[in-house]
This record gives sequence, C-alpha cells and structure tokens, in this order.
Amino acid sequence: MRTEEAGMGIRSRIGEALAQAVRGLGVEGELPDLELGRAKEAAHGDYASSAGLKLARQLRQAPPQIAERIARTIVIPDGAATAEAAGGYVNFRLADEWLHRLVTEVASHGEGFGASNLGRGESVQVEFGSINPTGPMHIGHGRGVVLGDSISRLLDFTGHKIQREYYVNDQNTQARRFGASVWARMNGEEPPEGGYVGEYVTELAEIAKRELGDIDSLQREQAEAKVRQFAIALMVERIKASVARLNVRYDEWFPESRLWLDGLPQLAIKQLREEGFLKEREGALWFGPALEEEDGLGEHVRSEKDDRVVIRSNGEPTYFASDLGYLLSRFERRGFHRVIEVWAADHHGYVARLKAAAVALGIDAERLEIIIHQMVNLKEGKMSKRAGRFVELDELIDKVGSDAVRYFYLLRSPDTTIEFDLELALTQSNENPVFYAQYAHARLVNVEATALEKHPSLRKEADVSLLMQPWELEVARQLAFWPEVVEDSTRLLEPHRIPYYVHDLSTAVHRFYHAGNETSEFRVVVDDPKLTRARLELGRAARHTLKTALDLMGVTAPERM
RNA sequence: GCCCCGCUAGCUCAGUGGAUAGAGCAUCUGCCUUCUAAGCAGAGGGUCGGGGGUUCGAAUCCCUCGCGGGGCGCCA
Repeated sequence: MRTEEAGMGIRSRIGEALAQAVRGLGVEGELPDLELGRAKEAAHGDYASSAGLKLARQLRQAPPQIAERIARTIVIPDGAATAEAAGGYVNFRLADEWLHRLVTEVASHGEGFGASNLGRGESVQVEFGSINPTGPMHIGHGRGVVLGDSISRLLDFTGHKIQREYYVNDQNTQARRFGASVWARMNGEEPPEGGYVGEYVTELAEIAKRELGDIDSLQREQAEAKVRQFAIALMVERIKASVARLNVRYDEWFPESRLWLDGLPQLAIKQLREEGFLKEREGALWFGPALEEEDGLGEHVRSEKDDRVVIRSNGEPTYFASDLGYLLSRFERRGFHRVIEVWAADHHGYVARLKAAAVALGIDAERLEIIIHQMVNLKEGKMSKRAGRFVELDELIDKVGSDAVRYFYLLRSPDTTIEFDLELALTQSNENPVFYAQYAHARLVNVEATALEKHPSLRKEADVSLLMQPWELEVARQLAFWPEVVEDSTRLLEPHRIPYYVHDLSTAVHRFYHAGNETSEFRVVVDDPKLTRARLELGRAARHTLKTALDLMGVTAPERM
C-alpha cells in the first residue's frame, strides 16, 4: 500500500473498480453518479452503491441483474473488499486481511495518515478573522478564526500551498473614527458621532498619553493620525494575542494602507473606468456590475440597485475601492490561484458584489470562494442578565479553555447559528465532548506504557492477524474511513465533519479498551506477548489517527489526563 | 418588498437523491479487588415546520406557505 493510495482512501479505490466494472458491462460516455457511500446497516457491509438502479434504464435490464453482473466481474485491488449484489445494490465489505495490512501501515506510518496530494501544490490564500482592529474580538469573531484556521490546516494536509492572511483595515472610516475616539478621550472631549467607547478606549488613551509625549506640538489632524496608528497597532497586537491563544497563526498581517502605497486601488479604478464599469452619479463614483434586468416592457435596462460607491462625493474612497485593489493584490500581484474568505453572515450581501468586481477585473469568479458562517448567540441564562452583553473571545477562552472553544465551534456546520450555552460551557465536566476524544487518546498512551512495563522486550514486528474480535476490527474499520473524511471535508471546505469522525473513532477505541473489563483475556495488555503486541499495534494506529484528526482541529491530544 | 441561513428525538445538532433517519446531552436499567468508570453495555423517545411537484426512490432537488435569525448602494 503506497502512501498516495492510502491518502486516496478505500472509498475512492472501490469507486474506481466500480467504474471499471460498469464499463465492462458496455456502458459508454459519462457515468452517472453511482452513489457509492457508507452502508447504513451492518448487514449491508461497509459501502454500498445503487449502481443497478442507476443503470437500469440505460442498460434496459432489471436492477438486480445489473448488480449481479457488477458483483461478479468487479476486481478490487489488493482484495481490499468483497462485493455482493442485493437487489439493485452492490454492497462492499472490507476484508479482514486488508484491514490488518492497514493497521500495520498506519501504526508505522505515524501521524500523517490521511494526508494526500489532492491539491497538487495549488497555491491558496485563506483570509479569515479580519475584523476592524478597533476593538477586541468577541465570541462571534472567534468562530470565523477557528473555521478559517481549520480550513487552512486541512488544505495544507491535502497538498495545497497555503497562505493565511489577516487583512488589517488601518485607514478606513472605522479606523479613523476609532483614532478620533481615542484622541478625544486623551483630550477630555466627547467622542465623535458613531465613535468608540468602553474601558479599552480609556486604557488606550492613557497608554497613548504616556507613550506619545510629543503629539501636543503637532497639528490636530497629524496628532489624530498618530494616535490612530498607535491605537490600531496596539489593537492588532491584542488580536494577535487572542488568536494565538486559540492555537492560530497567520503568515501575513496585510495592511489596507499598503494597497494604496502600491497604487493598486488606483490601478483597479483606472482599469474599470476604461472598461466602462464606473460612472458618476450624485457627485460620487459608482461601480455598476454589468447586470441587466427586465423593465417589465420587454426592454433590458441597467439596474442601479446593485451599484456600489467607490469614491464618495467628498472625494474619499470607500472600503470597496480598497477591496478592488486587494483583488488585484492577491490574484495578480501575488498570484494566488484560489482565495478563500471566511465571513460572518452579516456580510453575506457583499458576496455578489465582490464577485462581480472580480469578474469585472478579469478574474474568474470561481477562484474566489467566500464561506459564510452564521452568528454566535449567547443562550439566555443566569450568566447573561444584561441584554446584548458583549462577550469577549478572551473571556470565553479564560472560562472553558482553547480546546473546548475550538471543539464546540467546529462541531457545527457553518450554516447553523450557534446558541452558545455559557452555563454548559462553564460546567467543566464530562459534558464537554472534547474530553471524550482526548480521554481516548490519553488512554491509548497509557495502555502502551503499561504494556511496555509488563513486557519490557516486546518484538518489533506485530502479528496483526491475531486481531479477530469484532471490537478490534471495528477500530481498524474506522481507520479505513479516515481518508474519505479528510477528502470530503477538504472538497466541501467543511471541517465540522472531523469532530464527528473523532467521536466515532473514540467510541471504537473506548469499546476496544472496555472489552477487557468484561473478560480479562480481552485486555490490551495480557500475558501473551504476541497478542499484547498485536493489540498495541492497533492502539498505536488509532492513536496516530486521533492525534492527526485533533491536530487538524487545532485541539491538543494530551498524553495524560 | 428583495436577498442569505435555519426549522430533524424533551434539548443541542449530524445526515453528498438510495435500503428500517443517527449522535451527544437529558430520562430509565445494568457494569469498577485486577490495563484510567472523564468509560462501557442496554431501553424508551420521530407526521424530518405545513402543502404541492420531479423521480423507480426525497430529510436531501423544485415550487409555495408559515415561523425564527441575519442583511439590503457615500459603515465594514
């Protein structure tokens, strides 16, 4: 079993064998989706395909007959699985011998099991977490950070060349308003309209007053700019510290101001103007995607409702102008083949416009993927009496720890609103699913130490064919499923599939362990060194895979609990 | 008014058009002298929001209605 094949996964290999068998029946052209997937019932084996039903019309034959012919002729490499027809379905059962080889492979292969070259080195930028650095991150921002980070980890694991970026809005309206707020606080003035208030603003003002001694000699405008830069820099440091606590790192903190220094928004505007995508109205410069709609009289007219201001009537550019330059920066200047952005749901309305802008700039819209995640709400509880209480990410990490925060966030599909039950999260107990998985890992580490204590001179080679108990083979079976979990998570950019897999594997591990509680001969560590060695091999393979999966989630795998 | 997301067990949620819809928590019943009981084994619990449609087959795709959340050109 070569590494690439292991990375490809058994499902894909059965799928290829299935396609070949179907060709053998004389099916030509593009094959329909044969619905090869995990069988729901044990009686149906491990995988099932509805190939017979899918091909009935085309082959003008009854589904059971087609399934029979497929099952009879299919050749699955390495004898990895057996095929059996059942009605119009073809069921596949993984062979014990193949599972044994897999255990050996994974146990020796280490923690890279499931890695692949799916991405073929494609360069991808993942931009996530980029909130205005005008305040601390709250629990909603944390979701985007964790999501973006795990997507990056997944893509990295599957052969993509990843760059993680935080886009720092250091000169937009909000940044200026923020700087003005801090300046006002320093000088005992009221904050500007829509300005920022809060303890952290007061703190920043005090620090700025201490550190920026010379600003009194400057003109107000210059002094404000200096305060703004100072305050933004401090907030960025604070955000860096917060995300670091979540085990998140970035490759680049890219300032919006750099775009203007490099002349990219200016270039984009020039380009779009020449192409006729820009127009003046009400004293402002607008971007109008070339969309047309019916006016009800059969005439196609330009719709103005999707237009967006690029340069305000007062001559100042909007964030949208920066974003035009940002597109050029990434797709043209820096040459990323794909860009993935992670946004919260309150920005969804901007998706179509940014994509329209990309297309107008000659960038294929498919290269820009925007993942929208829903919000994080605080569940009403005793902890949050004050309505709309602003809960900082740091507060949450203080209370439940980075592992629990990451696990809980990743457990939900991005499409689901998280109702964060603060009370539940505060109960540091077995209700946290993260402990279940971490405990399984720690257990495997512990049992290995126990085994080496009892049998100080275990053989290097393990005879894994001794693993014949159902609960032992079930662990091996779960290992076989791992590569397809990685593949699906990557292809769909849905990391939430990983914690569900981790739970399944952990369950198999706990069962495997507990078989020895009922009957002592089923313990991992027994008198027979050969049997002990075989079970140890299985434990090792499971431990590596658990560790790998937890790593992709950014959750630690403790060796002792 | 328009756009996006959700509605699946008491609660929180998985589920890529396939066979009898799953998990955790909660509830109930068993299991610790012996490798970690933060665990294991078992039970009960469902008109998959309502109604149409497509299909051999729909929780899944389409239409429509309802409820909840988010958003809707000079904030981002």
